[in-house]
Amino acid sequence: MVSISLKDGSKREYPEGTSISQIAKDINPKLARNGVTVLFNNKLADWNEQVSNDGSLEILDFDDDIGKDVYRHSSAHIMAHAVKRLWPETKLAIGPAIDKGFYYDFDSEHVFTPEDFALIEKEMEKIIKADYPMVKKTLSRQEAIEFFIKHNEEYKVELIKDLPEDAIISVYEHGDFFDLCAGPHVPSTGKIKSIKLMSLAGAYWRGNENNPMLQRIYATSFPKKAMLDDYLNKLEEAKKRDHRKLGKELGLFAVMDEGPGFPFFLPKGMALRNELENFWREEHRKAGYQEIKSPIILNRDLWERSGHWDHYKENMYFTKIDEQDYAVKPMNCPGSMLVYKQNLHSYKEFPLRMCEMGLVHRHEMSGVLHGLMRVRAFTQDDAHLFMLPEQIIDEIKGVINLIDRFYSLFGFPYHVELSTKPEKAMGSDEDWEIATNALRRALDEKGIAYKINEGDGAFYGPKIDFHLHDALDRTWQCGTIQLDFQMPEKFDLTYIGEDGEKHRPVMIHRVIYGSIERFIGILTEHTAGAFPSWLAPVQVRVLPITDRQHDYAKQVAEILQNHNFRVEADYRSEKIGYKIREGQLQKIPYLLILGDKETEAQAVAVRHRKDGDKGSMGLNEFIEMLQNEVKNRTI
RNA sequence: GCCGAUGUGGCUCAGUGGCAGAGCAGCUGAUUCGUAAUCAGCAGGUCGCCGGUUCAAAUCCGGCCAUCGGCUCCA
Repeated sequence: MVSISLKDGSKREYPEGTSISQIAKDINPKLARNGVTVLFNNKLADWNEQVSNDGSLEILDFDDDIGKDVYRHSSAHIMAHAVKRLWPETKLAIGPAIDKGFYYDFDSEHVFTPEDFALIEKEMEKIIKADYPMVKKTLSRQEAIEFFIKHNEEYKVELIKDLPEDAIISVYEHGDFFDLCAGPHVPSTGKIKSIKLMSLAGAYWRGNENNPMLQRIYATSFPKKAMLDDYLNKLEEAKKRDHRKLGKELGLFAVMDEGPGFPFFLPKGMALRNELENFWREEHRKAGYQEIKSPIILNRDLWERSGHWDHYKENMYFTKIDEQDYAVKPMNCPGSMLVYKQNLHSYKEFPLRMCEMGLVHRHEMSGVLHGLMRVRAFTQDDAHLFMLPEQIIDEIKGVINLIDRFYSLFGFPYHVELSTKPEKAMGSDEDWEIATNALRRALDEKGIAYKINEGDGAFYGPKIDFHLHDALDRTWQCGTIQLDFQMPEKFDLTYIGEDGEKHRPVMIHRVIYGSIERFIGILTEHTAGAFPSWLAPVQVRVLPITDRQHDYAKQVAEILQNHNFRVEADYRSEKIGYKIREGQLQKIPYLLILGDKETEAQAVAVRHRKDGDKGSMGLNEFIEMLQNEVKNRTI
């Protein structure tokens, strides 16, 4: 007999060799039915596994993240099965579960199109209906290789060959389908209820652009139709928040064929952008920064000295002036170096914080451009901090605080990543080690959780990245802090220390917004275009009900204008409902409805975009309210 | 850059070889109205660009450009 302890602390005895699925059914038939997968001794286990020693058992359902992954992974097998039935010559690559579903990469003569989706889904439903048990088989390495060679699955063979020597190689089968897979899986295909194929994409085998490109089908699955519908609805809602769509609707910005990746900011977008920049300047003054502006085009010599010529050339734009080579800056740091070198510096000035709203141009590959999120010209809210080695930790912590101040004001959740030395890097391993440890220590001391990105640092130093989420939960790097021992060396930066001798300062590069453009993209999606009053391109729109109130409306608009509010007035001969509708669609925080009553009382009827009709109040009262809202930067 | 899809008026979209359409927006007129669309009329298009097939091309073919979804790459 073996003793099985359950999550609730109770224990049960079963004869040795009882399968996990039998035990699950015995414990609670309903739980077993809803169960997707099981943890035996906190490790994923197969339903058919026979228990031969004591242990703990936990049944996971779809609501559990691990359960969800197993469910989707099994769904991927079913999709691959359907595709193999329809196009038998298809070769299988990999098919993992992902955040909101799963995908499978195929190598097929047949080029998949969205029209195939219905066909594949129908075939998947047949497989589900047949309720094939999903059975695990263990093979030796040699058997596995021979098996997949025999079935012409070259990608699987490659995967097996890369598995560690001692790996247990298993194959999961259901019906006439088999796939190399560590598992586990749901007990049978019938467990999968609602499936939907989502999209097609090309994907390089093993993510390497030198490898063949496979065809990837993205799909998702849920245990209930209602859950799938809910998911699809949310997706539709999220698409309405797309900053590219809202940017057009709200007249914020435009990207035109004449300048792919070079966004135009329209008057409304500019109003928003200027407010963000004002706020930024205010905060940076308070945090002890001095602002500079360096030129956009600088001589080739500078870029050779900075290392960009060697390490960043593919991303740069070039031009010639009077027969001399110049480059359009892809980064602001070399310019800042030159500014630093304008003067002799004393340790007493440190930490010296120089900030710059710097417009940089980078040649990004055409396929990666994405609205304001990924462009070829963007403004970094950059800063370069020069300091003594012993000031590093505090300065990094200071920047982390500033970033948090910004992001929490906007209510953005974020996650942090630490990127280490890339292959193509300048400087010694020792320097990188010291720099990376400094960043790590600052994060640890702040108690911030972070993910490590090996080899993802800048060519001159390691970095801490702050990632924000867009409406579809894609993440975008915004803030970053980079420690740099290389540039001060390259540019021979010095300061005079207490001892009267020259020393090398340490430098930090950092951005908060990251790029104003990207940040506005994120902000637009996060607020669905309903920007807080302090940022709203139009804060108030005045709506006279009839021609009789036009004079009064003009007066009100003028007074608001004089109080520095961004105001519009709608004098068209439309019904008030129509004007309100348009104001709402433009997400204007406040609409002031002016009829005879308001004119009479020198008042305004206030309608808030979220709270609706707030009733009538005196104009001064309204002004005071909005002033407070703007001053406090209320969200 | 790679794979796939898409490109028709300012916007959203219909139009599968035979006269380029609709709704919204715009303009003009009427209407003067109290919290999410008043009515009528008018105007607006090299059908992404270049080439080819055809008596005839938005429509079929080729090339290019851009956009979208991914991959790779990045703020």
